[in-house]
Amino acid sequence: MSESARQRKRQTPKSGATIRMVAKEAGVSTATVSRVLTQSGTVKPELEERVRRAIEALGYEPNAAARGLSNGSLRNIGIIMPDMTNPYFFHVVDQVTRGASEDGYRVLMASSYGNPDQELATALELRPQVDGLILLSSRIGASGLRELARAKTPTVLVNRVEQGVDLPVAAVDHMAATMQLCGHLFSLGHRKVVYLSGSTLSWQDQERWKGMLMARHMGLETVRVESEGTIESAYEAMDRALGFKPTAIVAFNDLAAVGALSRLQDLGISVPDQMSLTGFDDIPLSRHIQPHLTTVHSPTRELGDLAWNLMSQSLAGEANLEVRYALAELILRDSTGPAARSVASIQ
Amino acid sequence: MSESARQRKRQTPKSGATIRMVAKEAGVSTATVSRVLTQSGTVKPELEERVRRAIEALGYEPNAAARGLSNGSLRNIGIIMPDMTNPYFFHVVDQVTRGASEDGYRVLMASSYGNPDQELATALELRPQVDGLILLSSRIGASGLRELARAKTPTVLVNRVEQGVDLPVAAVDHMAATMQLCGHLFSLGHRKVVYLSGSTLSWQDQERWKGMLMARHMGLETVRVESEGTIESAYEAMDRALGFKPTAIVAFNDLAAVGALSRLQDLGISVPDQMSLTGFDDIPLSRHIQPHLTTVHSPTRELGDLAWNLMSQSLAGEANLEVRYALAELILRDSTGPAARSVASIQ
DNA sequence: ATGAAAGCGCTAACAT
DNA sequence: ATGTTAGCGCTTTCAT
Repeated sequence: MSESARQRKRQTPKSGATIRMVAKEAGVSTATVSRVLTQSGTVKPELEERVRRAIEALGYEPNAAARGLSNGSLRNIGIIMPDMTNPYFFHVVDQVTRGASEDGYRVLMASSYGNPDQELATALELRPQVDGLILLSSRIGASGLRELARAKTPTVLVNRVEQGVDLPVAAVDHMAATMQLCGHLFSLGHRKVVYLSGSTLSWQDQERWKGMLMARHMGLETVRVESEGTIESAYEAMDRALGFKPTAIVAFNDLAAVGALSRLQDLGISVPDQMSLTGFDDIPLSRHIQPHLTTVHSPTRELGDLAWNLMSQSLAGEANLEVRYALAELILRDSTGPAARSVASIQ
Repeated sequence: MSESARQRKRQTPKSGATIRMVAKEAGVSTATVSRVLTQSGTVKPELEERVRRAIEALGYEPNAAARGLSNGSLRNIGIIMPDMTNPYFFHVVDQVTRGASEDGYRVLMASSYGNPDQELATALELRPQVDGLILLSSRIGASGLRELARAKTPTVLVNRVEQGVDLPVAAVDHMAATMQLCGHLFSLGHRKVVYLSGSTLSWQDQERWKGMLMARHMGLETVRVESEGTIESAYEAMDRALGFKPTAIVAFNDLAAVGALSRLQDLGISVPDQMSLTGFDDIPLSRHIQPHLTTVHSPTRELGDLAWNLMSQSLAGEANLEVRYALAELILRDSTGPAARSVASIQ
């Protein structure tokens, strides 16, 4: 918009002092200034002092781009997630960020807004800016993932295991955890449960649903009802779920369980007396709603740590195509109980 | 860690094809390649095609640092927030990110973990990497803020208004909203309410408490009980709050209200019959817990938009020291009701 | 211990 | 329309 900046040719926005100006001010060479900047040791205290004073006087600040160009790296890590408003992801991001900043990396964050194509495009666009890419619950197709794996930019997957994709992975074993959950319900006498799904595009959803299918072997009838893993979508899906006359609801995650509970309460169906309900993730909220939620603790801290460890290794050039699992844990609280007679369907 | 990378002098990590290699491959000059890269128009279609093929063949990817150095900008924006695990902030970040990416900026994210000193340090460290800085609920002291304002890097404050600091601000008028909340309670017959505080370092907390103090003028006795604005801390602070025998609790935010509610339920105190309770923020959850929470809708979308607009202007070199307010809105639901006889203190 | 100077990869002014 | 080339600001080798 502003036309007034056209006077100088080759304008340099945000131009400040350069290393050369500092050098001149301090009466030394640029090499010396660089040496004190990078703490490379050998600079006579007196010179160092002069340089520091010059830096102070000029308000000098190193230019990140120049430094990055010279060093061959900007020391940025990119994180892409499907949904920036889901607290679960942020606990992971938070942990990754701690690791990254300890190692001198900054974090560039982007959301794919749940769209696989956009996610791949974002990954490709981010790639030139970063030293490494971390994909949370990626929804990119297998071929896209393979494309990313082929490139030299280290890439780590969190909560997404894909056969034939050579990428290191940090994940929780959602399938096993879900089977545990089903075992718990079965032992309480439940024989018919509805799985209130997450997004079909989500790997977690696929894994958890696989767990539900496995549970059929133990004699549990499992029905899938589509939803999106949010409070609202679960609330809305509940009427369909009740149509199947289950005695228990296995919600995709805690948020969905909250939505389901909200609907049940509206209908006057008591949990766990008339209906058992489980979540997944163990977000702080889950132990503070009434009734306290039976759920699966999904360790975000560990997941973030694993992801960053994997990334460090990749950054260091060590090939590591392992899948590392963080351990999930069943948390029994008050939202599950003995199977009651099926409540009346509302449809 | 790896010692094996020391062989080449001046090693270039992640070295790939350069523009020069592409130029040679396509049989053109680097300028031509640059022209097709930057879509600067005038390149004969045939040449352009050759260049694109060369890019493809070599798997060329532009070097962000070099580009940034040449352009004088990396096109990054930094966002600093006190707590990466609070959903409220992320809704704002999400919105800012949308605006930024539309304008071709990427977002560098950092957390200060609630520590003012670290926040300033982070801001200073981030500054060289970014074109602009957005501070969410900054806890940096006034002098630190002034220091940031003096520098050439555009800086925008969200939810923090500080006299004598020349920085553009996007905020919600928390004080006014809190007074409205108090008016609502007063009209229901409440005369003594406890404010379950947030962190003292938070501007929002100060503003809301000011609102509580103002409410005294209408005859409402208001007491402050310290807490941290989290589910857990509010849960723990409730016993102290009840010691004051209030008829209503004004929690710092919805999360705190959930914690307060959880404790009240444990004690068998019914909301709103025996105790009224309010939140702040209107996170999705607030309408799905039992009872549905009376709260203040704090418009994160608008806040994010305002912040990005302010940033765009600053980036364009337009001086704008305005404070822009997003409108908060009182949401009456089921957690507030007529004042009952004060419940028995539990201490 | 310090300085001179050669790049790092890209953009854009200038020349053709 | 295309090529040549001079930087952008920093790091590091090499020479002293």
